[in-house]
Amino acid sequence: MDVDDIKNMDEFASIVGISRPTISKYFNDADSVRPTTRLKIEEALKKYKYRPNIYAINQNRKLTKNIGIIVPYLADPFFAEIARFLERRVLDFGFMPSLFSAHGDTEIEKTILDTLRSLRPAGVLLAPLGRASDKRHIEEFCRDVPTILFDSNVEGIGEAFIGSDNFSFVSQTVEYLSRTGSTPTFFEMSDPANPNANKRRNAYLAMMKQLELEPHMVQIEGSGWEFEEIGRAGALKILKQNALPTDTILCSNDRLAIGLLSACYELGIRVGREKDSELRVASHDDHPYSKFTCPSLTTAAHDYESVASQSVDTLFKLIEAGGRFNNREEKLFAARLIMRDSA
Amino acid sequence: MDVDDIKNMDEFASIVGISRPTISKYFNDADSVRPTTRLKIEEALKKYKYRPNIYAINQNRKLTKNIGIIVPYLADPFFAEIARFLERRVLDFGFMPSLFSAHGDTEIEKTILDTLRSLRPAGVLLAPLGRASDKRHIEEFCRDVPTILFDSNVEGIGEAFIGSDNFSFVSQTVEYLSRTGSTPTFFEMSDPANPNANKRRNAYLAMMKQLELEPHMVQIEGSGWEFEEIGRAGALKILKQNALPTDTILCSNDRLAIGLLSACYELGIRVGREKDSELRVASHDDHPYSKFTCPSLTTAAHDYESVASQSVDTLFKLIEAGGRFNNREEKLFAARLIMRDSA
DNA sequence: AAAATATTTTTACGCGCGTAAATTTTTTAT
DNA sequence: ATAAAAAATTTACGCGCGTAAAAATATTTT
Repeated sequence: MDVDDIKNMDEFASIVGISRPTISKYFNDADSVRPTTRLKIEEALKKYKYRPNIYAINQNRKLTKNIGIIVPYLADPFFAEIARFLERRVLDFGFMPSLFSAHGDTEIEKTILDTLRSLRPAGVLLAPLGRASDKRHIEEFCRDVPTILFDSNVEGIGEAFIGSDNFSFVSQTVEYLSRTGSTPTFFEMSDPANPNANKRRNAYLAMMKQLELEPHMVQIEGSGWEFEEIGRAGALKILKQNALPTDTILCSNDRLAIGLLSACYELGIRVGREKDSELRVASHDDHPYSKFTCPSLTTAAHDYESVASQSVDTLFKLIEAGGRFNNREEKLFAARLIMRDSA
Repeated sequence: MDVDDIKNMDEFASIVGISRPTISKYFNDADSVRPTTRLKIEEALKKYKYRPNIYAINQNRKLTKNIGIIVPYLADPFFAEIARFLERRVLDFGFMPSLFSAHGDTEIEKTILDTLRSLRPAGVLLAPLGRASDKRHIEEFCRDVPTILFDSNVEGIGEAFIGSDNFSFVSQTVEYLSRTGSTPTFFEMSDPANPNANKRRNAYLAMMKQLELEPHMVQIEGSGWEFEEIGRAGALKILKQNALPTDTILCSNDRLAIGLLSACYELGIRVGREKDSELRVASHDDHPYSKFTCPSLTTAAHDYESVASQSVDTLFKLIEAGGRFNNREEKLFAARLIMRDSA
């Protein structure tokens, strides 16, 4: 008899010599059957390699074992990294992660939500596009599917939000920069799509006030998700017209900083904390590439591991609670200052 | 009556006033029903938002409308970028892409294949890990599922391979570098996991022979997928001991080059094609970040769009052909030299 | 208008598994 | 050993849809 020719659970059951309902029980929870039965099943499993049909399983379950993960832009290594942690943790819980990227596009984000809804996932981890998101659409989705927001918050939407404490990020960089040199000028996009950007701006202003320093902002043009290019173009413009108020720049995020540093290099501006440097640059995120910029980038690091773990753990708590929390939780993780050569 | 309360196709059919088999036909191919019927269905669809249950659909189809996409390492923006193109094109065909990353891990790659098999996809686009792949496992998978390999080839496995022509990449960079300056030294990992790396090494040697130049190789230690870090560490070591045979470096890939350039910067080595430069650096891939290195990286670019389109088109040709080609096709795309400041 | 063709309807079965209820068997406690 | 509890089995139904065959209806052609 062919070892891989088992069509369904009935056949497998009769081969093992155990009833189908018991086999079914085993696949739903291996510990719910007697150890001896479990052993028999697992022995047969090694021999015959039978797996239940996913589609038939999910048709008869109100809740599947799928967990949706949606990020706004997967080509950003920051999100690729977060997604990696999330996937692993979801698998640890015995669930099946499905990863989607909105590719920075509102319509794609909506399509993903619709697709995901029809997948009837047990829960969803959503990092929304931010301002570009269709809030009503997301809200409606959240009514049907237990959803945790992460990375970027949309007030009141989703049962919880797990992210980074932007004030912690900015306060540390501002404090460090102002203590060790001239006042930092905040460098950002004039019209950022991401809510974290706004929070960082506010944090900068608040922190400067607290330190009794005069805030300076440089706001550059640009839209979309090609932050490096935007940062580079904006920096070239500003630097060429010598419009920098101070000789210390604090970028809203690392991707802008990567672009800015490439502009500095091109213009021959020496960046760093050496005596002969003309400019200091720091930033936020600890982007996977920030270690390899020239010079390497001083930045405030996310706690990737904690954000990911907490997100997944909270989601499963939510699922166990039946999909609703009494209060919308918000958990923010502090940043860790990473001192490198740029400031 | 509640607008979103349609449980199944039967209910929807009776609401529209059309029989269920016709509705079913419509969802399988909207053009297979009379235009007037189609209109009626689509009007009702707008009003009631009914969608067929995916699991029930797929249970009764030998072939689903899923297309699996597997990349070896999604945190590498090169793969994120390719995946983006692939996803879009799969959607254009009316199929549902499912993206997976092996995260550089053999076991994960195997697990993904097993998972994918049980998803009964219409086809799979696979960029294997390379040497770390379990070839037997992949081969077995390919027997059951129509699979196209892309980016990195495994001889004889999969019904076709779509990738880049490594000789085209290396010949262009070598020709350019040797014509405009000193002989290029090839910089690579001593024991690369990716088959493209080996092909590039051979292409370098072949090309040097053709040009009647003496080849020079620098092979650095390291394993895994953190190429930037490996490139950086290797470069620091080589540069510190002044072990470079020539003052022109050709990196096997951009990620190594990113690491190497950061090492050069740290050591104060001026890279570029200016008169006062000490070193020229070029590479291959046109990695999304190669535009932002310091200096910007001269490299040979993949035709992302073509590789992606061709991969997906070939897959659907394969699916239509019933999952088997008579001859294993191999299609390679030429590179485009991107001249930037590093060489 | 009649015939030929295309489309839809009716009827009916099957897919593979979840799951509930009642019964039987096995294990654990007394 | 007997009673009580736990686990497994038997039986049976349902999930939502694909799909085949035959009959009915609509559309196009002559």
